[in-house]
Amino acid sequence: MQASPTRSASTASLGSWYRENARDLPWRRPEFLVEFGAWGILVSEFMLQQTPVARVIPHLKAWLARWPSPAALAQATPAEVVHQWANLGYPRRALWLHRAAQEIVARHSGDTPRDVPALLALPGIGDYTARAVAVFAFGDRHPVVDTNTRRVIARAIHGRAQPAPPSRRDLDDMALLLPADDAEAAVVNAAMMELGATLCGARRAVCEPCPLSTTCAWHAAGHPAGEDRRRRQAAYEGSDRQARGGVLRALRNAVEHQLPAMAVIPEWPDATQRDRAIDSLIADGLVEAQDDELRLPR
DNA sequence: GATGCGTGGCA
DNA sequence: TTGCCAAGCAT
Repeated sequence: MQASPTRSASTASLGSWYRENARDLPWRRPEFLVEFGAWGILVSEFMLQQTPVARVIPHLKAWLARWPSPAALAQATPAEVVHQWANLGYPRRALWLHRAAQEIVARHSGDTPRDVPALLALPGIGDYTARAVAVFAFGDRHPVVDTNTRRVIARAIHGRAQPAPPSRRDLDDMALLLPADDAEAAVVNAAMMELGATLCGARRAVCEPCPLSTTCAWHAAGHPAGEDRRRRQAAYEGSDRQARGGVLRALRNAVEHQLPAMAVIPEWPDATQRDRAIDSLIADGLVEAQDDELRLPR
């Protein structure tokens, strides 16, 4: 399917809206790319995977101050990396980022790759992150689809309140919205994400200032609730994830206070669950067992 | 395609 | 308070 006049009009208004309304975020500033290059974008995208923007910003600055290049991070130990990750959540991302840095050094001469297949081959990088780096760091033309983009497409294009579960077809939907020019396509990618993050929210949509409101299928239909096929998040209280988080928090705390790990492992109501959490952390490489003692991995 | 995987703010 | 939500990825 080729570009329709209606769609062209929509994306054109998106670009001007973005240039006037985009938030001033660190990784969008020209000096950020000058100082840290594509590596800075890659690190920001790792941290932004499922972690809110406001929590990422201070951690990103500290991380890049300590490890401003893939070569610098590649020389760190897993323990340093997991500790620096702190409370960002999903700490396996820290290990993946560390391994990605080592592979960039080993296989790409320390330069963050530009090609999507090369990016996809790095640990912790999937369809979203690979294209986000290629587009926002290198200016190439690819569809970038995250949870915000999916929601905006579901509403503006398909007239549904909520997107269907993530699918590779989402990339095709987004590709159809991209203008031919590389730089403009990057702006449209960013604008769709920005719309979902600001006006077109999961809980609430503010349509009056939206550049897509005049062509939005969901708006035209009167905001029907529709079917919600989103995956429900499992309860966190009392979960294995909470137990893993408690153990890892204790190990980070042990490092900071130079205490033996077992002295700071919190009492856990369910010892079986605590041991299962420790075993799974060891299996993930996030924790190391040595002489009946636990520690962050060397 | 469905699950497991952290953490904290907000309604 | 409880549940929802957040620039996803690997298996």
